[in-house]
Amino acid sequence: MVNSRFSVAIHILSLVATTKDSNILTSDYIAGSVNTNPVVIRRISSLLKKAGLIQSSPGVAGYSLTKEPKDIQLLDVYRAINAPEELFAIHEHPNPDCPVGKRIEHTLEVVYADVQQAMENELKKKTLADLVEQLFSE
Amino acid sequence: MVNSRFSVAIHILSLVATTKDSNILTSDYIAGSVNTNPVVIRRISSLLKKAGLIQSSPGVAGYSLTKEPKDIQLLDVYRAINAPEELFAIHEHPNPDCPVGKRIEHTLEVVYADVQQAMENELKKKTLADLVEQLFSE
DNA sequence: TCACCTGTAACTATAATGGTTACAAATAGG
DNA sequence: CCTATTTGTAACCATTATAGTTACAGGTGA
Repeated sequence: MVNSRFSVAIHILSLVATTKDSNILTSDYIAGSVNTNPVVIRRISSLLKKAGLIQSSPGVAGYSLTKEPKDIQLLDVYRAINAPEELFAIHEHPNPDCPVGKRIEHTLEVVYADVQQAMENELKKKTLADLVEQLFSE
Repeated sequence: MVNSRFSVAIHILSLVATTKDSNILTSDYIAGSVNTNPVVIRRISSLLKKAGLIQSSPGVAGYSLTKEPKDIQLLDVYRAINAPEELFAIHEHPNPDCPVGKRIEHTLEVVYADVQQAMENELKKKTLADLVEQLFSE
């Protein structure tokens, strides 16, 4: 299972996208909404900042978006949090003297690439704007 | 990242599908190809058996398929190993007094359902027969 | 009878995860 | 110019998942 950091990242971005007064969005405030420790928020915000999705300055309260919500795909968020990690793990060092063992790694890589691509295509279709809309339409 | 049990399960099934003499396929032999401990193989085989994909009997060496490789979708294998687990974790107990916190869980569930569906559709397209063919065509 | 096998429980080492404390450095406001 | 507040990180801890391992009950067939 993919860890909950991705979910927290989306939560943070949703708050930033829907809060006009950006300087009330301290890590403490956000932590109150997510229900976790402020450091967890700052840690994840740091990843979002490195990926160019949000802005912030030490000593200055709050975070703000660098792009329009419609220009932030969930895949951008996923990549910001999960770097270039593979979705499926492959067991290491299968037996090279076995016909199956010799080629299973490569075969699985090829198969998993397709599956991961399908997942990422879906994440590409959804933007932060879509998500925020959904958030307030139910 | 999804654990490597799924990969090992596919490795096991590939061996079973491509080995005529099923009684040489002891957990010890399979462990030699996967490069792990026989108990790990028996543990995963037990899940495949519960899912109705393979057959075996205590005291009798070997495992065999219960269906044709073309009738085993990788999604069947995925489900056998990962039960009904969700692909993405959602942080627990967001603040119900916050407009975002109140609805984020449900919104994420809906979004993730689409993404997981996309992934599972891809796993549905691929059969053990496809995989075995790919295994020996490169 | 006996060597060999599956099935499973139980324990262990390792790693990932999320929470926490602590603190440096920057800032804004009085 | 101070001071309270904030971001950004390092460091540490508890919990959990994972994979490996030992051990053994119970079945099987030669």
